[in-house]
Amino acid sequence: MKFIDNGKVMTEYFHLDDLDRKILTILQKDASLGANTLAERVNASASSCWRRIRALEQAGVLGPHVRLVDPVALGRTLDVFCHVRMKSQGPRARASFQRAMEAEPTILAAYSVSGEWDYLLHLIVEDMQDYERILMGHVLDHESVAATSSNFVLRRVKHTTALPV
Amino acid sequence: MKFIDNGKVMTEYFHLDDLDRKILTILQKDASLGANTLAERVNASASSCWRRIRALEQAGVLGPHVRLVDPVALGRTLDVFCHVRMKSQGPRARASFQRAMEAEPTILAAYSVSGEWDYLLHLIVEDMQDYERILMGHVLDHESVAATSSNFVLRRVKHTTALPV
DNA sequence: CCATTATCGATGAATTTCATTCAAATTTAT
DNA sequence: ATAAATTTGAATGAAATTCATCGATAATGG
Repeated sequence: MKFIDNGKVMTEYFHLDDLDRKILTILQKDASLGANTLAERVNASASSCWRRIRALEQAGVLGPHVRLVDPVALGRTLDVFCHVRMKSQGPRARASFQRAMEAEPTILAAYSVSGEWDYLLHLIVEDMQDYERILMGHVLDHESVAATSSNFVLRRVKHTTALPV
Repeated sequence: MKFIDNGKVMTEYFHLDDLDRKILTILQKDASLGANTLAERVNASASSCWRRIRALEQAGVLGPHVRLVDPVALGRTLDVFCHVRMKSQGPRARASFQRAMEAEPTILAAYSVSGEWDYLLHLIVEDMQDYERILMGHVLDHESVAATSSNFVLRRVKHTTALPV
């Protein structure tokens, strides 16, 4: 939703009321609840909940339905953040690097960041040997990468997919 | 699943076969599919899929059902990584700091990390003013925090909750 | 090799969920 | 304050989900 005011593009975000917030708070933690259970938790009728959910989906606020997998149960016990500095920052180098990030499934997230490094990567790998393989084979090997610096997660203090609403 | 071998605790992870992997791959991206749709996508019967899902849940591999919310649709457009160094690393200081992280909902993740900083925080906030408020009020204000360094996300190159299986 | 065990796909019944309708209540605008 | 517009919640039927059961099939091991 956008409108122009004084030559500046203003963006008007979806207006959430109390019920929307309650619904989003719950669904971000547990989306297995049906409209009925949800309804009694938020003190509203099932049909109201259902309508709100649909409106939030159509507005693009409420996104995909996913299931989270426990990495530890699969033996992926090493959580790493890897800072990357590029040799060059031209559009071709960036695009090629970003494609390489996209292609490696152990790289869960990749951000272009401000500061002394160009990218920050988040990986969850099996062990150090696995990490070495990926770092050497998919990151350091890339033609535009100048240097990296890895920080290993000692403990996950907090980890949530739920945004404040 | 654990057993002892030569005095060392060995952990045996849940064995995933091809069907399990296909199911996990799909459900990590789209958990709204019913057992029937899922079944035809993985070339198995609905009852097989259903049984596999239940086994994966009981083994703790397949975790919660969540819905993702789009931060941009809510006006939360600033993504920040914040490195934190502590004055002291005693158990009381750590516990108190970790409780403070837990309590602030814009802090989506907090990791204790190796390297020159003690913690790495990931926040999604509305704007710089919002970030300043949280950084000053909830991080720098904490008695055990010595220093912080913030890196702002210029672009989310990749961002997924799906682990490789 | 054959016996044992585990897994498969199909079926079906009890239960839930989904998506709509409609009258009542609430909000908004004039 | 009143009329118009929107939102609400109970009810409803169709569709989907959950879960047990039953032969058939495939894998395992001695």
